[in-house]
Amino acid sequence: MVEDNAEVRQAVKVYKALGEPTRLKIALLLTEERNLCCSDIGSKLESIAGSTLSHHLKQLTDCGLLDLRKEGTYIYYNVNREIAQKYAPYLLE
Amino acid sequence: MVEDNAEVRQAVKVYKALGEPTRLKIALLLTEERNLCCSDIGSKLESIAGSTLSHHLKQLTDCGLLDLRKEGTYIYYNVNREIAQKYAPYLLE
DNA sequence: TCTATATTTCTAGAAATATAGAAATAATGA
DNA sequence: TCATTATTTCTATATTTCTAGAAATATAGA
Repeated sequence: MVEDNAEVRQAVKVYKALGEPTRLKIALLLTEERNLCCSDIGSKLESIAGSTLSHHLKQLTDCGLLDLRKEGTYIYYNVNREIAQKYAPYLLE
Repeated sequence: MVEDNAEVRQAVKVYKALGEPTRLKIALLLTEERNLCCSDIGSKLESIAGSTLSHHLKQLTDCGLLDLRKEGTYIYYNVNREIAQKYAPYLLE
């Protein structure tokens, strides 16, 4: 039987986060270019409200797929390579 | 810029399929044991309606993650190793 | 302090999804 | 043919998710 442990729950969260076009694009963007902040990412997507972007970034960080680093007013995001490697190495290709 | 090509669209579908607890469990079940039919899978999950299970299996096959083989009244499911390897090798561990 | 910029939170509406019951379809065997 | 079993389709409902506007929070610099 398949266990319902913490790892499986994290896998669900990671895949749910990646199973939405905007979020998958954000993850792919961040594998191409590191240290993008919220507004950098917004400018690389087409017409997205800041609040919507914030909502997506939260899901990507909550599941562990993105790390963030605060610097002044800015928050820089990066892909957590370990989590990406474990669940979705496709991102890193 | 991240392209919105067929591959990315398939990735979204695969991850959306796996981003739901029941469907991830089904995928994991089928990496442990091959050639399960719909009712086998149903009996390994807790109390799920046939129609619900059918709905989940459809999403898993539509994205290419599961293959199916009809044999009489039964439909046997298997993980498509190539797709799993590409997008979510975690399943195969 | 005041202003500007970056980001989040709150709120709500619209759209998508999960779920299951009932009916329909398909295949098998008596 | 009839009954049985496996699976899907149809339908409806409940819940979740996506989206963005408005307000709030946080930081930096003048």
